[in-house]
Amino acid sequence: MGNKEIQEQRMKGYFIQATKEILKGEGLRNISVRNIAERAGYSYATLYNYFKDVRDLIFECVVDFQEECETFVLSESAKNKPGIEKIRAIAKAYVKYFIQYPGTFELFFLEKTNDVANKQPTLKLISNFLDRLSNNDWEYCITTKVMTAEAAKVKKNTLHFTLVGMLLLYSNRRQPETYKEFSEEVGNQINSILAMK
Amino acid sequence: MGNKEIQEQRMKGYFIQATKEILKGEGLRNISVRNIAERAGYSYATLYNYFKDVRDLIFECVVDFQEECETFVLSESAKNKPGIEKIRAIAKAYVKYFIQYPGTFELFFLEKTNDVANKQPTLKLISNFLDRLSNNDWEYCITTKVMTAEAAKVKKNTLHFTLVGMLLLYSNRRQPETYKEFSEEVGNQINSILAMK
DNA sequence: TTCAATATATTAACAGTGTTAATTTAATAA
DNA sequence: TTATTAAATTAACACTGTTAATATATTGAA
Repeated sequence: MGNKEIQEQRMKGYFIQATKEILKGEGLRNISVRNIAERAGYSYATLYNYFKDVRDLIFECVVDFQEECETFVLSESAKNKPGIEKIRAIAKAYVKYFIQYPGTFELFFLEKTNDVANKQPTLKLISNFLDRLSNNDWEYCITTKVMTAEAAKVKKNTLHFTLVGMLLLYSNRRQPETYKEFSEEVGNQINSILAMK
Repeated sequence: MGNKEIQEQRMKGYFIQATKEILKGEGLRNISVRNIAERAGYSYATLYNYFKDVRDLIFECVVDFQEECETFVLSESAKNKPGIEKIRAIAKAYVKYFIQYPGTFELFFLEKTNDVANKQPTLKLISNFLDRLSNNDWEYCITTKVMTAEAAKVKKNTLHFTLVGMLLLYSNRRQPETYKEFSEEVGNQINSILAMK
């Protein structure tokens, strides 16, 4: 990587860092090109020398947040037994991360993409994220005959869709009204999905 | 209702009608105060004589769309036997409606609310909508001993969260990529949730 | 009917948004 | 040191939602 590439990556990094800070703090609503640039220490137009548009920049944060989330999930589920128990812990930690940083949930699931074709790899990354986190333990369940491969496949999807649906309804529609209720319902849903015949 | 109230309701109706048309057509992205007002045949500032802000106006469309959706769901599930079979048909029609009019999905689940307190009744309306549509048949399942009241409660929620999650991932994240795949997965999920022990 | 008071609708303006073109500043090569 | 290229900045455009000031109807009283 030549000097030019190094410098370019550094510049991109400044903007990405600023964007991440705003997303974690104020969230997606209060983000703006001028906002990001000010925090990065550059003029707003400079941003366009390094990113096609602001959505491009915003979506480049996905990878970083996924790494952070993965670290969190791994540490939260480390002491759990492989299989069902670990899947349960992973699912809970997954939800916990997005609740802790609502801006990341908005980024992962709510932020609109102008040209979906260009962002397809990132969208796939998002969709497969929970799979990636829990795949080992689903495989474990299959090999230990706790469930069939078919059952695992369906349950894995049900779990994913349910968690995303709950997160959406809670963070965007205040349903249920309190975090306590939400947290309990998350537990109930995880349990009953994993207990599915 | 005096003349003044009648006239005021008529004016509100013009703006609501225009908003509904845009939501159904171009969707939430391309909606704007000037856009709505032009279609309603008034200046953009006139809108503020009848609505606190544009979000207020937009959320007033929820009730109308729910009625439309309810009519659609009832007709699509009319010839199904009460209980499990009807719940299945209701769930499929519910999804079908939001797929047919993506703008309504955005309105129901994605549109942000500035002051959540003021919109709480509408948010409740949205969250309880599928419940309202299917409650009779869940009750039927309980009285005919197909499942316990406890099981029904959990399944009802699982179904709701799963459908909302799938709709979100498909319409906002193109996951899965084709409608065919999506539609099949919806069927699979409904079946396996209803078959849960 | 005519005039004043009120209600309603419109235009102008403000502060914000993303983005691009023109311009200035900095870095590089001769 | 100067000419050329690269990078960063300012100015501008076309939007957005919202409010204040203005113009236009509508109403009530003389």
